[in-house]
Amino acid sequence: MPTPEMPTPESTTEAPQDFEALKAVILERKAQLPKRLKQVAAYSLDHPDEIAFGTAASIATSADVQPSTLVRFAQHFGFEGFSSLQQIFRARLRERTPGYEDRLKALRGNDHATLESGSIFNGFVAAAHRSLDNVARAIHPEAFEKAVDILAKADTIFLIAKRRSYPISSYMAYAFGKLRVKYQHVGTAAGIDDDLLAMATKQDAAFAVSFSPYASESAAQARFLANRKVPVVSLTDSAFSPLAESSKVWFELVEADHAGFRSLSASMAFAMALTVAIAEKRRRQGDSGGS
Amino acid sequence: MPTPEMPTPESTTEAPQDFEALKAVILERKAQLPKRLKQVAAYSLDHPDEIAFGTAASIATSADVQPSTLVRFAQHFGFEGFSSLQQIFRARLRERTPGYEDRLKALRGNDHATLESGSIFNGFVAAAHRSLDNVARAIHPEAFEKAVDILAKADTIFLIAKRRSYPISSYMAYAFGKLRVKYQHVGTAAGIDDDLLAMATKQDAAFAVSFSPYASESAAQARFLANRKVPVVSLTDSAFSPLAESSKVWFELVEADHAGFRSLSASMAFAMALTVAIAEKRRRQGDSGGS
DNA sequence: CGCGAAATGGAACGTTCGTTCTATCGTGAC
DNA sequence: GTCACGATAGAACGAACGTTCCATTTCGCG
Repeated sequence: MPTPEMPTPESTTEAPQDFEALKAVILERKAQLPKRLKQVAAYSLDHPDEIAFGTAASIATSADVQPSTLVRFAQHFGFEGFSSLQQIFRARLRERTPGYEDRLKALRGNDHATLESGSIFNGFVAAAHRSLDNVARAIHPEAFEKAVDILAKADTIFLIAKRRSYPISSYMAYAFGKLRVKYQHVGTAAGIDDDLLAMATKQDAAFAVSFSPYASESAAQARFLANRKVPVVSLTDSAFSPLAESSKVWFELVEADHAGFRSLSASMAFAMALTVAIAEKRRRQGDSGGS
Repeated sequence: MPTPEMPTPESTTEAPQDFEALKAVILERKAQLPKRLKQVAAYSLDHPDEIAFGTAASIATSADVQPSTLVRFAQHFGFEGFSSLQQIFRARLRERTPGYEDRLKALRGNDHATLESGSIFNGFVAAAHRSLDNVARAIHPEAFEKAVDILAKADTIFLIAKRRSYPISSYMAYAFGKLRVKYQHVGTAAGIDDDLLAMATKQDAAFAVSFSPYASESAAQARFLANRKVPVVSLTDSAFSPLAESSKVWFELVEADHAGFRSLSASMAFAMALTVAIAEKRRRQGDSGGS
């Protein structure tokens, strides 16, 4: 009889999958742990960063135990070895976003969780939340102030965006229209763009948006304006964006994605804030700059 | 006095000691970097977490370079090897986003004085969060399923949106293009819209978006299609929307606002989910609906 | 077109890693 | 006292690591 070498039916992993769960289990069983394992338990909760970055050998030295003890500790809690336990500690550092946990739990609890297309729906909502959580960190208030300054001073604001970025500029175009801020939307009808840009002067300014993979047209148009001393403000997702070098001020904003489709929420929120801040500054200066 | 231009006799190692300094140096010298090193430079700033946790081999694979290139990159910036550069990225994760909390508090403290546009910015991010928190409640999974059904079956999907809703449909147009879903964007150039709509048949379907104050054109176009037995799915913000009566399925979605400017994040997340769900359903049915 | 320098890819190297294995230790039962 | 058994320390091992080295390619310049 070919018996599978599996003495215990529970040898299938019941290991905690996130740090909070792991912490709970450790605290719960801490009292009944052998001496050395208790020592590791205390160390792991007191120095989680060390566990995340260190090697088994270095951690063992710090915690004053043998490396093999770390392995036994990990296996004691259902992990295959020390390395897989370490992943929990690393994941904790990656996704440290306050409030995010609660939102995700709320999402899991809703009706959409059951249906298949519902998980797509929840996925995009979660991605949007993540994007927004990051955006405040990514945007420096001083830079934002400066961008508002530049664009509020401009006579006409040129909006440059293609493809995936186009919805952002088209929102700004709509809002600028309502707010009576003079603008030119570049990239709507092909052919006349160059003529439009040729009319730009130092008194104007431009706002360009482009995310990887960058539309070469947008980069070229931004460069064209920069060469003509038209100040350019840009929104992109990497310091290596071709837009950056043409810009007086630029913002680096990485959207979270679901299934490879990047959110637009953070960019949109940014665009709205910029638009309104510009209009507000103009209103206060009593200079509408409009038609 | 440290002279900026140094012919690089490599006298003393002047490696940056923290992430911000490193980032600054990389950005400063990125233009003069060889191809592969520039590639690493971009990757390192775009995926700092990967650098922190990964191994030289795994990072090299992700960044599509050789491990040795990573070492050369590190040495190029004054580090002894890749490992010591990696320490910088790890230290960055250890420090809990220093300064950010303070900056936020400072912003909240100074409501009107110094950084007024900062509060505008925070306001829009908060509004977007609120919108997203509501959207899962507002959208019924069954209705979503049905909408996906209708639109996935369609030969051509007509996208109807004006003004404030236009960014939403223009994102969908972009995504449909990428996903090879046949669509017609209604409302781009005035005049030919009616001719476009006249070509719609029962085999097609439409997705209309309109929020209060409703664009009368959008409502009229939706009605026109409904009369011709073209199924219409719509996204709006009230049960009394003129779109509702023309629609087979409609969604009521109220965006939160800041200073009277409504967010678009919930609508965008909805649009993305709908778009991807449609494409996913088509893919599974092996029916692309035309190229 | 040809030359020299710089950059690159990839194999090879010595090191260090996490894990396993086993002899020894400590402890409670009888 | 000694037997049984889990816990422990530490050596041993294969795998994977970061680094180095060198042949080849690419680039800039006369």
